[in-house]
Parts: sequence; C-alpha cells; structure tokens
Amino acid sequence: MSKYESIFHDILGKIDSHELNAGDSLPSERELMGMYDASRDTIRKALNLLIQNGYIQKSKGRKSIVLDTKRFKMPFSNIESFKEVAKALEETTVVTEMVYLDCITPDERVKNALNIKGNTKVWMLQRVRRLSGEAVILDTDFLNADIVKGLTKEIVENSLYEYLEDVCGLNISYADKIITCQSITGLDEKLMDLNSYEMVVNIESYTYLDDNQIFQYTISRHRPDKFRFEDRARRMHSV
Amino acid sequence: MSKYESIFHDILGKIDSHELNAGDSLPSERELMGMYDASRDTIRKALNLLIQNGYIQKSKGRKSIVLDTKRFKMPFSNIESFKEVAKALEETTVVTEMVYLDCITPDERVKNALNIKGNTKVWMLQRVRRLSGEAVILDTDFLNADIVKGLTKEIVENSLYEYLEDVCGLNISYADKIITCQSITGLDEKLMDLNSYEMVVNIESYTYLDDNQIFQYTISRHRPDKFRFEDRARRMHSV
DNA sequence: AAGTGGTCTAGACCACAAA
DNA sequence: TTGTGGTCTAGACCACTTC
Repeated sequence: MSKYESIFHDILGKIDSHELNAGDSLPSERELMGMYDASRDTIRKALNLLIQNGYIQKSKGRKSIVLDTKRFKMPFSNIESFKEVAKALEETTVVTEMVYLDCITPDERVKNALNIKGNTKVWMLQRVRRLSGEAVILDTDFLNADIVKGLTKEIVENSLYEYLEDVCGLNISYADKIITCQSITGLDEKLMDLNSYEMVVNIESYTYLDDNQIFQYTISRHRPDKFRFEDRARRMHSV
Repeated sequence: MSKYESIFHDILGKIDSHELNAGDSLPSERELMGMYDASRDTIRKALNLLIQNGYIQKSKGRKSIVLDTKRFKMPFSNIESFKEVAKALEETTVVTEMVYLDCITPDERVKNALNIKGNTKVWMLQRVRRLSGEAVILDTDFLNADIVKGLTKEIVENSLYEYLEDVCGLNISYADKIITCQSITGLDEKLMDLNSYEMVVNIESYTYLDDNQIFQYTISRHRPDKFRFEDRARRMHSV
C-alpha cells in the first residue's frame, strides 16, 4: 500500500472510532506532515481520498472538517458486489438464485452493447435476488467470453466479482449506469414477486476494464418499493 | 483560472473538436509538460480533471486514452440547475412554473432536514416543470432564510442557482441525494399531468455550502416515463 | 498578522507495458 | 531496453479566513 493510502486509512480509522467526530477540524496539512513524516503532496493525496469518499470537506483558509457520514451507507453508489450491499442490510436475509447460465452467440443488441465485431461468444446469466424470501431483483448479465473464462453455477451464486478480480485478474475501471422506469414484462412477472406493481426500476450498466475494454453489460430490474439509490455529488469544475 | 484548469479546457477543446477522438492516445505527461510549459504536477492535475469528468482513462505503463463521451450527456449526474439540464434536451420545450412561494415557520420534518434549532424561518417554494407542455416534474424546495434573502417570483422562475451563487455569493459544495419510488399523492395528481401513472420517482436532495452548513432541502417528484438518471462510477479506493 | 488550503515548480525513483 | 504513469520529496508564493 502506498504511503498516502495508509495515511488515508489511518485518518479514516480515527473517524470510524470517533477519535474524530462529525464537525471536528482535522489538523492542518502542515501539522499532518509532521505527524506522518510525509511531504505536503502526500498528505494532500490522502485528504483527497477522504474527500472523494465523502468523509471530509475542505475550504480555502479554513481547516478541513469531518463530515457526517451516517446519513448514508451509499450501497449502490459505486461499483461493488451484491454481497457488499447485502452486508449493509443486516436485518434482511439475502439469497441469490441463478436461473440461467449459458455461453451464447449474442444478438445484435448485445453485440452492440459489448462492442463485439466478430464471432465472439458471450456468457449470459440471470440471477434473482431474494430479500427476506421475496424475489425483488432480476439481474441479466452479458459477459465477453474472450475475457471471462469458465463460469460455473457456484461462482455465479457466490461472488462473481471476487472471481473476476481475484481469479481472472481483471482490473475493473469504471461503469456507466442508466436508471429509468419501465413497464413490467412477462419475464418479470414470472421470475419476480411483483405483487400488484406494474412498473420496475431498470438499471443498465456497462462495465469497463483498465484498458478501456467493455466486458460486461447488465440489466438489473428492481421492484419499485425495494429500490433505493443514494449519492453524494461533489461540486465539479465546470466543463 | 488556474494553469491546470486552462490546460484541462484546452485538451477538452481538442476532444470536442475531434482533434482528439475516442480511442486516441494523449501525448505522454512529459510531452505535455513541454507543450504547455508546465510541471508534471500541473499536467497531472489537468489530466485528473479530465478523468473526473469522464473524458480520459489512464493506466500504468500505457499512455492515457480518450474515452467515448457520446453515450452520455449525464444531465442529472451532478449538482446543476434545471436550465443546464434543459439545454441538453434541445428538442423539447421546457417551462418552469412557480406555484407557491412563501417564507414560513418550518415544521419538525423541515427543521430536522435543514438542521435548524431556533426560530429561523424557511423559504418554501414549489415549481412545476413542463416538458413540451406536460407537467412531469414537481419540485418542493426549502431554503434556510438566514442564508438566502429576498427571493422573488422572477428569480425562482429564471435560475435560482444563478441567484444563489452570483448574487448571494453562496459557495455550493456538495449535495446528498436519495432516489426512491413512491405512490402518488393528491398534490401530485393536482399539479402534475400523471395520466394513469400511480407512482412517481422521488428525489430528496440535501445541499451543503462550503462551510458545511446545509442550506437547502428539496423533494423532486418525476413522472416515471420522464425519469432518467445517468452516472459514471469510477473505481474508488477501498475503504 | 498569522495560519490555512490552493497552486506551481524541479527533481528523483519505482512498477508496469510494450517493443 | 525504453517509455509510461504512480509516488514522494522540498521549497516557494498566493488568496482567503480568522483573530
């Protein structure tokens, strides 16, 4: 781990353990230089991580302030596995059930989404997510089979992302998401416990690797009462 | 404008004008140092802005790559005024109609949301957004009246954020958002053209200033067929 | 006036990717 | 082997906030 990352984790630990509380000021950057025996640039990199993860707020001329991070757990706000999200919802039981897995020849829509030109095959998999027994999420994934090898039921039902990152050694870089509302389909009705709901929240994700290759296209359909998206948007520079 | 910002804008211009296209490599950081007569740190700050805004992708050992930015316009992904969003939807006419404006004594819910302890008053305002004539969005805003002074119908119907930033000199820092789906209320039915829709997408926003004061609480209700949220989530360091 | 974060510089070494 | 981005250092000046 780099020096600035370990400083980041150290300060984060002080926030989590309430050695630093919401509203408190951090030591100044020059004080932190002495405390961690680091250059100002290294301290500033650590503070930038704290900012990016929503833990502190800076403003010119003032000391940095610790923010209140309790309002949100932000489970869906970044790229992460369903298991991590599930951990945050401790009161509910979470089960993932695979309903389909095959290596298929993609249709035009999927070829287009995954930017496939030739005869590359694609893993298609469908999973139902049950919260406290109710089937409330239906995920359909398409993965480029030139990049991802040897998917099995066990991998898919446990943690796909662990397999992709730790076993396949893929470096996931970023994901584009589009959230809309859509009318339910016959498949939704068949696989989900929709009760009387007539719409679902539809989340399309396009996931990219380090080298800018797209490797995964996902359609995630959520029953509206179980959908929740949280986000902290920092002010960006104008474009 | 700082040096790194002007370098950012210069490179951005080359992407927009297709002097640099999606998939192209940028010059190396050391080459850019010469081109812009800048230090490596300054170049790297400019490149970080390009990354944060989704224009390029870096990876170690390789040159940086220009990304495809056409997939998204990301109108709702950051804090910005409705006018900016509207500009992106050129094909539709957009009208904002104020339906309520008053300086009120807040109830417990609003006091809690705005972190108000004493007798501070609050601006409450409601606006209906019409796309091509249809009332599809209903916004209800609460603004701390100790911070925001002198709201009028004209300000509200034009650009509230321009007034807050340029006239009041407020520095908006970040906003927390929670997106859920909810059943419609009588007020929704009265003020919006809901057709037969029975649910709306509900976006609660808490907007903070530079000094970590919360100054605005907003509830924005969208007819589901007109709702769309786009996001590019970069891989963050683990926490 | 003193202290803070923001910007900028110049130089060094490392790990990784590609030729 | 060469070039790339990633990390780290030390020092300087500025604009802003607070006292």
